[in-house]
Amino acid sequence: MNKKISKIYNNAKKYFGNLGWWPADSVFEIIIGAILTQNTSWKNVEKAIANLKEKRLIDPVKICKMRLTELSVVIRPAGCHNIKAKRLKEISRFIVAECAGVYSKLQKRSIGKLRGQLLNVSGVGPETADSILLYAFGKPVFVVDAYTKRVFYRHGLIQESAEYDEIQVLVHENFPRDTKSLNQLHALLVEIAKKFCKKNLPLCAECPLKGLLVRN
DNA sequence: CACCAGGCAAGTA
DNA sequence: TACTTGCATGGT
Repeated sequence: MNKKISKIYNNAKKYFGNLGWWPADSVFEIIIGAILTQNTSWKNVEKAIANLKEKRLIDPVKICKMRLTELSVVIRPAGCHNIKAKRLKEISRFIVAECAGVYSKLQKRSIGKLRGQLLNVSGVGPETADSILLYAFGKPVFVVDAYTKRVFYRHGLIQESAEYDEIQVLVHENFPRDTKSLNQLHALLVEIAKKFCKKNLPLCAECPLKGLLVRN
C-alpha cells in the first residue's frame, strides 16, 4: 500500500477539517444533482435544483411524465438544458423501471452490477455513475473528476494522460475502501484543487500538500 | 480526431 | 467594464 494518498488525505484534512459532502433531502435529489453537475459548477446546479423543488419535481415519476421542453426550462441555470432534460428523463425512467422509488432494492445490488446498469443509461458516464454509487447509494467507490486528476498529476501520482479507470484503481488499491473515507477524500481533493492547484497556474506556496510535491 | 451543446461564477486584462 | 476560463457526456 503506497502511503501517498493517505498523506494527501491527512494533510488536507488538517487544513479543511471534515467537509460532510453532498447534503440532500433524498436519494433522487442526489441522482438529479449528479446529472446536472456534468461540466457545470455546483452553484448553477443549486439554482436548477431549487427550481425543481419549488415545482415539487424531485420525483422520477413526475419527470417521466413531463414534457421535455417544460423540464428544460426549469433546469436552465444548469446549462446544456436541452441535453440534461433528456438525461434526467432517461435516469428517471431507469429508476421507475428498476425500483419504482424503493431505493433499497437497488442498494442491495453489487457495485459491479449497479455500475454496469447505470453506465447503460444514456448520459451517464463513469464519473456520474460513481457519484451516484457513492453519494446516493453509499457504495465504497472513488469518484474521479477534473480536480482530483489535477491534484494527483501535480503530485506525481499519475501521468497527465492517465485515464479514469486507472486513477480509480490507484485509489482503490492504496486507500481505505470505505464509503466515508472515499467521500471525504474526494471532497478534500476538490477543495485543494480549487484553492491551491488551479489550472494553468503554478501550485500555490501555501498549499498544505506542498511537502509531498514532486513536480511543478 | 475536433467540435458542439449553454449556463454562470470567478478570474484576468 | 468586457473578455476568458472551467466544466462530463454523447452525437455529429
